[in-house]
Amino acid sequence: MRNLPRQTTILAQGQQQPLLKIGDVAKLSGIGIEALRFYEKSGLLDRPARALSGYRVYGPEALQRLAFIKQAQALGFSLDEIRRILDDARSGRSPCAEVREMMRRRLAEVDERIRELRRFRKAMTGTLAEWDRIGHAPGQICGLIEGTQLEAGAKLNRKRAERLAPRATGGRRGMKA
Amino acid sequence: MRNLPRQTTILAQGQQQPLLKIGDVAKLSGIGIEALRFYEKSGLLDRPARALSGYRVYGPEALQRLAFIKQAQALGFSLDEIRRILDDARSGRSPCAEVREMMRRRLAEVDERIRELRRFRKAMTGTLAEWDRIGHAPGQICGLIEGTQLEAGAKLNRKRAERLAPRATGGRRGMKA
DNA sequence: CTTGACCCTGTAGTAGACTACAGGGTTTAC
DNA sequence: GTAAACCCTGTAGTCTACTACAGGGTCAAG
Repeated sequence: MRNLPRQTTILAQGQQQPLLKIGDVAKLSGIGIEALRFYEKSGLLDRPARALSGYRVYGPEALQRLAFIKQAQALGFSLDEIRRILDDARSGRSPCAEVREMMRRRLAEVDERIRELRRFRKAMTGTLAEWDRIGHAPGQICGLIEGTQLEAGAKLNRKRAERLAPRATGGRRGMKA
Repeated sequence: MRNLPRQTTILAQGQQQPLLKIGDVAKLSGIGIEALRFYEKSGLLDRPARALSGYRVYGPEALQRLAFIKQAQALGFSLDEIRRILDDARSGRSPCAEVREMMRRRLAEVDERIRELRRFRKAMTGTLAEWDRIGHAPGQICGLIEGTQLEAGAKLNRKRAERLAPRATGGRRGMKA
């Protein structure tokens, strides 16, 4: 990836672990400094040791933790769920059973979501075909929309979709993955 | 539906249109008073006439407009897109071509989203099966998650999912549709 | 005439996962 | 020795589509 930084003034000397500053962790994990601090505040990341300067000093286990978080996120877990899993693990309980259960629920939700999108898709293609037939209808605003009759169940159900398509969150400024 | 209210102090008399107060519009359209004011602020609804009391006074065209908005929403358009459509219509241009184009894009997105969810589903079922095989692996936090290798493309793509699964928005207090 | 239903404006809060910025201090490379 | 690059805290903003509330005024019925 990139050579690790020279150590700076350290809190506890003697160990030979690679000690990382937040920017290093960001680069190595691909997560972004602000997000790391945010994770810490949210209880996803243990609060790290501090150098004399006040700088956060991370050991390699932080990278492991972050990998866990990213993996779990990719599996569809929310940060909140991940925090619960980590809390469980921290307090000795094995979260595995619960995780498995979450996963099953998540799967059912994905199935439902796919079904929903298929219904919606059908309504859309139907609508497009109809539009091609009627051409330019004499509606007030847009005859296309006004003249279209939705079949039952065509609406997207916005209530249950949350988890399965999280919002995009702006900033796409570089951040090597 | 329901008998319309007696008129109150009116701004312009003489017409025989049914003049509605915001609560009436809410009941008739099923949209909710606060949402109506929000639509007005957002430029989706023309700002209505006012009674001497300062109350909003709507004509029946407001209901038509709201029906349009609901219909367009059900077709998957965002309020922002709807506003653009309405602006087009207001300035004389027929938005139909553009609407048709939006619809096609939307359809392509839905297709992509379905594909994505199918991939994700596959990764999940694979993961669950794997978990059943390995039982309780000796991972640090949760062997299930840590030991799981995602296949390429298993991740949910959050960037493009926006439109297709808008967030739920709290309040589910009654509001007859 | 009072009570309660309705309406007004304006601001803040919601969810989720962050990002951005202000206003500082620290470290490092030249 | 100094400037750039990094780090700190804390707060606010992003996005969508609203909802909730405070602190008022207005109106209809009894």
